[in-house]
Amino acid sequence: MKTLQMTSIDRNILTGCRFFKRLPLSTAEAILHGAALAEHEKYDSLFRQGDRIDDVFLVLSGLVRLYRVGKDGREADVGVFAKGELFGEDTMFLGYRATANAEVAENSVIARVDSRKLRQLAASDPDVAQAFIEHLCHRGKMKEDLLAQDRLLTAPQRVANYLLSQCPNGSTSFCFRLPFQKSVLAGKLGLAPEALSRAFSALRESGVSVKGRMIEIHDRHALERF
Amino acid sequence: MKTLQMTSIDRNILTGCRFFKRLPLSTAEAILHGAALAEHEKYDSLFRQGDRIDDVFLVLSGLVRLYRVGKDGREADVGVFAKGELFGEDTMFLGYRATANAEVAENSVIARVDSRKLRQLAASDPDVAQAFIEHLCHRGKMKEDLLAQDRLLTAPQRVANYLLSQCPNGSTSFCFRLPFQKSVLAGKLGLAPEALSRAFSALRESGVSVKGRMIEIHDRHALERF
DNA sequence: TTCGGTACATGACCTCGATCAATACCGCCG
DNA sequence: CGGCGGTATTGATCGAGGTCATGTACCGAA
Repeated sequence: MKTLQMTSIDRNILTGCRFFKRLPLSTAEAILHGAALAEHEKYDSLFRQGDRIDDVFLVLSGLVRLYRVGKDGREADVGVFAKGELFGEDTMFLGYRATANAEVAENSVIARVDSRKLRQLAASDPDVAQAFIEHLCHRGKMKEDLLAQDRLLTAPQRVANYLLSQCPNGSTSFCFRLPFQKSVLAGKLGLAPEALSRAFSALRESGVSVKGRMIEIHDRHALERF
Repeated sequence: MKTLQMTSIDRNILTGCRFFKRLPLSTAEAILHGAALAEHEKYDSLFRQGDRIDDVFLVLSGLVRLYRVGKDGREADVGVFAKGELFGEDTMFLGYRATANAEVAENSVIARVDSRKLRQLAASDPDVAQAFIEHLCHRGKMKEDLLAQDRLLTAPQRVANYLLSQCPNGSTSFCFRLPFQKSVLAGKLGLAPEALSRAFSALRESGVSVKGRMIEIHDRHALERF
């Protein structure tokens, strides 16, 4: 881990992301002022379940995995965060204790903002409060989606879903590159890596080709039917 | 469905529940003023996924089940709300569209508050905004718990967990009455009713007796080990 | 009391996905 | 080029839990 100076590029990434976009630029700057930047490498641990956390985290590049572990040692991802996303925000209203472990899933640059400061801002500036509320509602919906997906969908259906979520809407046939390792995708979808592999093979006959990280979808409607 | 007048008892239930408790009484009254009260019976539908919703819902008595349905028609619960709980609040920041179906799971009295009014209050009164944020964080944690439970725990473990969550802490042996039908509990835990039955039998040898809705736990430590 | 309906329990079966082990693939460095 | 380490695939096996069918206990109504 190495600390860095924040560049104007970093600022642009942050002020362009969903949470900040609805705030006046000056407010965003105020929040970001004093943020600490650090470089982390794969498998670094940012915090563990139960740790005291006094910061909110922002991903500038790379990927972070949030997960819990069962008594038997198995891990279950409860969130995966990429560039421009924010995590650790629940803890600032839950006694500043982490509800999960955070691990860097590929070399990343991560900013942290003092959560007390942010909380004070939310209390004094209605815009910030509003942005927070919308952010949390959005999060809530995503978690609901995840839960429903877990309870209703088979492995190939989850994968089909994910692929469709990456599809620029309108196009019936498209091609893209997975933004991370397949093992990470597997975790995100609540599957073992092997199950993900098999799901991809099952989708082959519905017009999905996989070569390394490159994915080609020939007929999005076939996927929707799945 | 039958509309009712709000009694002072109702007011007490509401102002005593978690969301309102951190607000000054006058603020709570302001929110509740103009709320519509109605009686619903089992299996009534309050709204369906995709419906436009202009209210936030409060359970005064009874039980409401929030669920999604898959293409195959199977249902998956994403939330179960009892007396004093609030639901439908995400939608007011998500284009006023419901993300799930709501069904009354046993005869209930339910209040609805105009969500625009509530939203305005949140924008103008920092206390309300704060209460909302805390509420949403709490919700977020609960959903995270659910997801992790789904991914890490077997059926008997989930049931053991639930029983422990009902246990007055400190006591090693206790007894209580299920607050709803077993089929509802099954849905809440993401299980088929049969699986819940089997889980209870499996727990019998760890000192859990079940007679109708009455549950007796003889040794909470045995459950924790499970 | 008997009837009928509803919740719940139990058994038999089968599907899905986890797990373990072996192999194939790919980038990397000598 | 060949060997190596991490990643992905494939096969075989197994167990958890869903589904369906049947049986039982319970409760209210007649």
